Amino acid sequence: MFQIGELSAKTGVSPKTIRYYEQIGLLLPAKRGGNGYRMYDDTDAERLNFIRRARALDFALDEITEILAFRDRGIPPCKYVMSVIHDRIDAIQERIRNLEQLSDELAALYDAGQRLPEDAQMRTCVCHLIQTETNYP
Amino acid sequence: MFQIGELSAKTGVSPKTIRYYEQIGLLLPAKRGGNGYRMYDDTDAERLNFIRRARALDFALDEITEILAFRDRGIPPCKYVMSVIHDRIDAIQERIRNLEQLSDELAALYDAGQRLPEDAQMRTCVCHLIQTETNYP
DNA sequence: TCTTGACCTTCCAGCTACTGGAAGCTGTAG
DNA sequence: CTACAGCTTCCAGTAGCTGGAAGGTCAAGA
Repeated sequence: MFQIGELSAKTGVSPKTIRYYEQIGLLLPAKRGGNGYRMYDDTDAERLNFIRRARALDFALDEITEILAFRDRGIPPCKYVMSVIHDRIDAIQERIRNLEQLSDELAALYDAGQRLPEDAQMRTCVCHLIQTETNYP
Repeated sequence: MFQIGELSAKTGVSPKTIRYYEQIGLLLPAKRGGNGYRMYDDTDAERLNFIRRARALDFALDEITEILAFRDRGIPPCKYVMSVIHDRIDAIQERIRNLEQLSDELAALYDAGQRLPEDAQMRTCVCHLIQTETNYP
């Protein structure tokens, strides 16, 4: 049994965040020592590591909550997890496409600004470039 | 002069958001008609379009506020905008790299789940795959 | 004239996933 | 005895909106 700081060290999740997870019900209320301190064991560390890895995979906390609920009841949530993974991949791909377009547009803007001579930069102003009407989705 | 709904239609920014922008000082307080309704003109539409395009370029609202403050004072904020653009491009590139890694990891997870036969899926559970220790940054 | 419905107003609350800070208790080392 | 790290709770804030309640305004139609 160890305290929240050690759990934090084992999992790389801050104590603040651990308490927050408990507060929102993602973690079950921790056992308390005689001094009122939260006490954890390896099971807790494993559960929190699961959460951390799922978070690193960009799962939302409520998705993780649902997955853990399945897991707690001993039901393998394969289909559910698979569909969540699928949705997430799609969402990430779209986000990447948007960001790439965005990056291109910003780079074009930046290049346009760079190509101006110093004094013209002061007059022409990149704001002007932003002001030109373009269709952003 | 037109109402908030028309400004919304002209710019593609929702009335809610327009009021919010006014509330946080991104838009100056609108003139009011005799009925208390906000009244706008083309200048307002242009300013809001500027904001919308800057937002589409992923500028933060406080960055836009600063840029507009320069613009309002007639000072072309070229250097400032250029540095903001530069920072933003960097940030976007890094975000894209992270998302691509994430996408790859999820795809691997998904493929692993797909390769299981139907009944094994029910037993082996993709959760197990998430549980395997890997180093996510 | 009355009613309907689409506008508009304000204010309050909530979303995600935390994070910061205050005020105070506990435990250990010097 | 005192310092200091670590723990507790609670309150509030972050970004950028969005939803909803409760109510005022206005034009068109029966």
